[in-house]
Formats: sequence, C-alpha cells, structure tokens
Amino acid sequence: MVSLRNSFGGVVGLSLTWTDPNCPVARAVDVIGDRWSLLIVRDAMDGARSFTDFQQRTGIARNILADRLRKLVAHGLISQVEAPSGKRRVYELTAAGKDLFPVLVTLRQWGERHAFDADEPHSVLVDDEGTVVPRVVPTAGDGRPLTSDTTSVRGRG
Amino acid sequence: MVSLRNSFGGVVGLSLTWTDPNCPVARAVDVIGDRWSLLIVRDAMDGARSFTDFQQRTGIARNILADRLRKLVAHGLISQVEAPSGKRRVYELTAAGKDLFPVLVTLRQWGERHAFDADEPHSVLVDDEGTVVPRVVPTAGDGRPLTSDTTSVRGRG
DNA sequence: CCGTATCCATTCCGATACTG
DNA sequence: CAGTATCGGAATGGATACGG
Repeated sequence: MVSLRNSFGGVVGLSLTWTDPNCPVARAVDVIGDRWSLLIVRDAMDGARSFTDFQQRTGIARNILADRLRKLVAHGLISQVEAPSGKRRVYELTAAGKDLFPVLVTLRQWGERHAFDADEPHSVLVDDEGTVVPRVVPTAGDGRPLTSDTTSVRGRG
Repeated sequence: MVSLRNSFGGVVGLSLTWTDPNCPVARAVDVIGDRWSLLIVRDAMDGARSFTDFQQRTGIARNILADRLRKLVAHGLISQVEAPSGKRRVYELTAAGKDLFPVLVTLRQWGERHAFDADEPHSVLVDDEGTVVPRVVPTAGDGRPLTSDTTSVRGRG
C-alpha cells in the first residue's frame, strides 16, 4: 500500500502491488479495474446523480455501491455536491471523471465490435446529431494512425 | 450466465448479471473488467509471448495467470499458436485483442494525467518517432470533438 | 520452461435488515 | 431517500509444491 496525493489534494491509498507501479495503465486499472467502477462512471455520464439512480441503473448491491462511490470520491473522479435544490447532496463527475470519456467511448466501440454475436443486434455509437461516430484511433502528431505493433502502451513513469 | 457465440465461433460463457446486459460497455467490462486482464493485454502488446513472460511482467500468481489466459483465449482476445521455432506454443493477440489498443492508449493517457501527483514524474505516450501522441479525443464525422455532456456512452444493444 | 494442484487468507458480492 | 450493518457464499489472490 502506497499513499499518493492526487490532483485534487486528497491523499489516496493505492494498492500498487504491481510489478511496475509507475505504469500509468496499472495505476488507472488500480482505480477503475473492477466489476463496477466503470459502469458507475458510465451511468454518471448518462445522467445518474443520486445513490438510488446508480443502484437501479447498475443493479449493484447497496453496500458495494456505497463502497465504490466512496472510493471514486477518494480518487477524485466523483464529488458530492449540494444539489441545486439545496436539499440533498448529489454525486457529480469531476474533471478527472469526465476525462474517462475517451476510455468509455473506445470501450463501447470495442464492445460493439467484439462482444456481440454476428447475428445479434447491438447499438452503434452516434453523436448528438445521430450520425455514427467513426472508430476512435490514436494518431501521431502528423495524423498517422498508430498501432500496437509500433507503439508501446506500457509507460514506466 | 448466458452463452454467447463470439466473433471467432467459440461459445463463451458471460456473467451478464448486469441490469442491462445489452450495453456494450457492460459486455466489455465483463471481459476485461478485473484486476489483471488489461495488464496482460498490455504486456502482450509490449511483446510478451510466453507464460513466464506474463508472469514476470505482471507479477501475477501463476494459478490466476493461467485462469486469466484461459478466459482471454475463450473470449477470443488471445490465441495460442505454434511458435515460429516450432517448439512451443505461445500466446498471441488476436485481431480482437489488438483492437483494445485504443482503449489502452486512452487509459494510459488518463493515468498519466490523473493517477500521478503533480510533482511526481511520469511517462508521456510517444509514437515510434518519439513525438508526443496528442490526446485521443472522440470526434463526430465532421471532426467536431465529442464530450460526455453531449454524447451518451451507454449503448443498449 | 509450462503449467496444474492445493492450501489458505482476503476481497468481492448479493441479500436482507435496519437506521436517520 | 440515503445510506449502514451483518451474514454467508463465491471469487480472487499469493505461496508453494508438484509433474509434463
């Protein structure tokens, strides 16, 4: 266990039992690499705000949901703020949480391609005007598309 | 538990205990949403081929590694092929596995931004020529950048 | 070198009951 | 509505020993 001060000033305990704790992928996985965290962020992006919102959309058990929300808040992806109504506190994505958008988009596109049977209907990601979002592909500065054969994805701090 | 015929003809058992089993993000998470799978894929992209390669790079326990490799093979992300030497069988990413490249790139970029302290040194993703890879941002067909405020990331099959 | 088998501890998860 | 408390089962994980 290693303590880490995150971008928001909060000290967060990370497992970091990895062989290479400085790999940014490993660190990211340490935050969202479980069964529920990404789905909670997904639903937050989709408009979920309240505890019950998340519970109903994900179907997660209440105690686990409470735990995950705590961790996501501790890691600075979600914050609990006063609702505009002034009544209740609601969960809201922070800038760091919203920055997971490209991850979820690529994950969704991957899922649509590879997690459905050929004859099984599935969604296709579209923008706000209803036109299909082209496949997200990392590119070099000059616009050249990058592949796993030429680009190492394993950073080492 | 639901059986699913994947893109490679193999029947794969998915948990799919989600509230919405048709969400492609949920399906993707069902495949790679654990502590190790993405890191195994990461190391495969980084050149790992043999069981011991993966074991040493990730530090994962041998029994768990064997289990995860089995699952990744069953899900069609990795295949076991004869080594060019003809001696041993080695693990190799399939097309579906390589398609996780954009996911790992965005995840790495997120990690570099949000999983390190401000004064903590970290890597920056570069292409094969050493120039920094610009932030990967999903865009509409017309090049307009998309955000989580305007684009739903939750597909429903 | 490539796994499998076993043992044990920890974590994860779901269901339910309960409180402010 | 928003959680917390508790229980039990399942999955995960580490270590080690073993066999092809």
